[in-house]
Amino acid sequence: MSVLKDKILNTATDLFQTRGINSTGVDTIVAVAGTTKMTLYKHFHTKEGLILEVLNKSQQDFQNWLDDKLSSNSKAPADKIKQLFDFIEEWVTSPSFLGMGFIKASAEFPNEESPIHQLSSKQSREFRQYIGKLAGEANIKDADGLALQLSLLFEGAVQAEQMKRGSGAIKYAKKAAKLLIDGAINQ
Amino acid sequence: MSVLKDKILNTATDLFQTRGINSTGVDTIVAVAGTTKMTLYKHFHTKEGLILEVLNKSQQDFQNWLDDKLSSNSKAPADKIKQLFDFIEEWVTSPSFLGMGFIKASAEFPNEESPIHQLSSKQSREFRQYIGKLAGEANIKDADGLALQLSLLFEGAVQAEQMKRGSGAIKYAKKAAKLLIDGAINQ
DNA sequence: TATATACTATACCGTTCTGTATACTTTATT
DNA sequence: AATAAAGTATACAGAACGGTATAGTATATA
Repeated sequence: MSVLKDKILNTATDLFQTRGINSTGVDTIVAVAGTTKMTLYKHFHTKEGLILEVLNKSQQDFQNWLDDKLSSNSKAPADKIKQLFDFIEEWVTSPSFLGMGFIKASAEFPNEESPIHQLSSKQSREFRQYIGKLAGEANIKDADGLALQLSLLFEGAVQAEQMKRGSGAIKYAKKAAKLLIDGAINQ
Repeated sequence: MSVLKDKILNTATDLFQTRGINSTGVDTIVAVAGTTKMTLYKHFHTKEGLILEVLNKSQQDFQNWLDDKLSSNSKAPADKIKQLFDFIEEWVTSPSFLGMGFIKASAEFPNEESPIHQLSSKQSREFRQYIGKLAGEANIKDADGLALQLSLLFEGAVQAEQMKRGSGAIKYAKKAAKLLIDGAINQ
C-alpha cells in the first residue's frame, strides 16, 4: 500500500469521525492529508469507495486489537467473555477514541439500500457473532441471546461516549454486563 | 401554529429520518411539503433552526406518548419502571417508527460545539433523568445507576433497530432490563 | 538513456447547497 | 373598500460539492 494512500485513509478516518462523513468534502481530505484530488481519485474510484475502505479498515483494526488483547490475557474461554468489557472500557476511554465507525455511518446513511448502510449493518452483525462465539466457547446455553444483549450494552455505551466524552457510561455497562453474564452462566 | 409550518415540520422530520439530515436539502423539503422556500424561511430562520425545532418536537412527542402510556396503565411506581420496556417495545416495533432523533443527530453533528449536538446531548441526558425519576420513585437504591444502564440498553436497541428493522433486539433488551431491574430492587 | 510509475498543480465542469430579492396573489379582518 | 398577513412563483447569488482534463515533475528500474 502506497504511503499516500495510507495517509489519505487515516486522514479520512479522522475527519469522518470528528466532522461527520457527509460534512467532510474530498477537498478538505486532500488538503489535510497534504496531497491532491488527482492522487485521491487514483487510489479510490469514488468518495463512496473511500468511505467503504475507511469503514473496513477501522473495523479490522478494532477487531484485531480486541482479539489480541483477549488471546494474550485470557486462557479459559469463560475468562474471555468475562474480560470482554474490561478491554472495551480500555478502548473507549483511550484518548484516541473517536467513536465507532459503523454506528455513525449507519446514522448518516439510513437507506437500507445504500452500500454504506449495508456494510455498517454487516459489521454490526459480525461483531455480535464474534461475541456469540466467545459465549458459545464458554458453554453458555443461550449464547446468541447473551451476545445480543452484550452488543446492545456495547453500542449503547459507545453511543453515550460519542455524545459526551467521559460520560462514565462504560463503568455501568461493565456492571450490567457482569450481571448478564453471571445470569447466563448459572442457567 | 400555521398549518404550513406544521406540514414543513412533519415533512422535515420524516425526510431527516429516512434520508439523513445533511443529505436532505431545503429544496427537497419544500417540494415534498408542497410549498416554497420563501415560506420555509419565513417560519424558520435557518436550516439549523428547522433541525432544532424538529428535534424538539420529536422528543416532546415521544416523551408525551410514553408518559401517557405509563400513567394510564400503571399505578404503583414499581410497576412503571417494570413496564417501561413494554412500551418502548410497542414504540420501536410500530410501523411508523423511523428511529430516535437525537441519536442520529449526534452522529451527523459530532462536534460538541454544534448547537445540534448540544441539543441531542441534552435530550439524551433528560431521558436518562426521566428513567432515573421512575427508578427513584420505586425506591430503588442506585436509581441513577440503574437509569444509566437501562438507557444504554434502550439506545443500543434503538440503534440496532435503526440498522435493521425487525432485528428482534428489543426482545432481548427487555429480558436484560428485567434482570437489571430485579437485581436493583433486591439490593 | 528510455520508459513506466507515482505524484503535483491548476483549472475547470455541472450540480447542488443555503439563503435572498422581487413581484404577485389569496384570504381574513376591520 | 382598505389593509395586513400569509403564501406563491421565479430567478438568482455565492459557495461548496464530486469528479475530470491537461500538463508537467520526480524517481526508480531496465
